[in-house]
Parts: sequence; structure tokens; C-alpha cells
Amino acid sequence: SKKDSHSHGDVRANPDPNTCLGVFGLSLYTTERDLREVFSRYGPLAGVNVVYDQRTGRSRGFAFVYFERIDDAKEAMERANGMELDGRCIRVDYSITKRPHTPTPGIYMGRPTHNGGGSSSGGRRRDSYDRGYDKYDRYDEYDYRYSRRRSPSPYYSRYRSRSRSRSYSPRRY
DNA sequence: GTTGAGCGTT
Repeated sequence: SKKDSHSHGDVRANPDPNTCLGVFGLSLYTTERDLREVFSRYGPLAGVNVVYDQRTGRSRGFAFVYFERIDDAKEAMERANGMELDGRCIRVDYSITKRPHTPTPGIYMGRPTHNGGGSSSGGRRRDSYDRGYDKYDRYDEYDYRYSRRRSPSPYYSRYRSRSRSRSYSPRRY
């Protein structure tokens, strides 16, 4: 936001201009449609993403707005920063990250270690997780906070069928 | 309609 960079390595202080804007301080009730209405005033959009809490499904109060042109993004950033939207004063800045983190594939992506002829894919395996993002961004470090195991659900216990059949048994009068 | 300074795996 400001150029008080005593912290030399802080990339968040002054993100470089780009077509992706981060919008922060949103009302929980501001939707992607609302944001599209506001930000398309400055130029054609390539996309809008509100970030939702995975557990609750509610907005986390920030979003990313993608412009087609960097000049429009610049204009939007300058004019929409500090704007009031749904009763909240929003902050708009160039985004630091450019996209969601690439999910960890969960399968081996290296070369085959033997035989050579076994696979029809010919070497490196690239399937649905390969969306060509590499040219825009490095492979982000996986955040293991999201991979922690939760406590087992009672629905998955061995008593599931008994409980369910009991709760679903028809009433008799 | 939680009250917030927060950069993303729907």
C-alpha cells in the first residue's frame, strides 16, 4: 500500500502492475456478480473469483478480479480502491498471486524408471492437473494446513448401518 | 445477516 519498505523482501508492499487485482475487505454478502458489475466499468473482465471458506462456504471477504488489459486493471485499481461496496470500504491492489495454488497431483510425475515401453503416454505423465499454468507462475508451495486429517465422522463408523436403519425405521401407530 | 487489515486448492 505504501512505500515504507524497511522490509526489503516484502513483495506485498508494492505488487507489480498486472491484470489480476486483489479486492479486500469485502462484505460477506458481496457476490462475484456484484464485483463484475462494478469492475466491468473500467474495461472487459477475464474473470472474477470470490474466495470462499472451504468449510463454511462463506466468503472470506476478498476476491480476485481479472482484466483483459493491464491498463484497465490500472484504472480500476486507482478508482475502485477505497470505494464503498455493500457498506464496506474495499481495498484494491494488484494481486501478488496470479491464480489459485496448483493442487498437488498425488501421483508420481517423474520419468519411468525401467522398461521404457510400458506406457503409452511417453515419459512424463501429464493429465488433468496440467493446465499449462507453469508459464504464468511457479509451482506454488503446497500448504499443508489444508491436508490435515479431520477426526473420523460417525457416519463412517461400523455402526453406521444400524444407526441409520434405526433412525429411518417407519413409525408405528 | 458478527464486526474483519485478510492474497486464492470449491
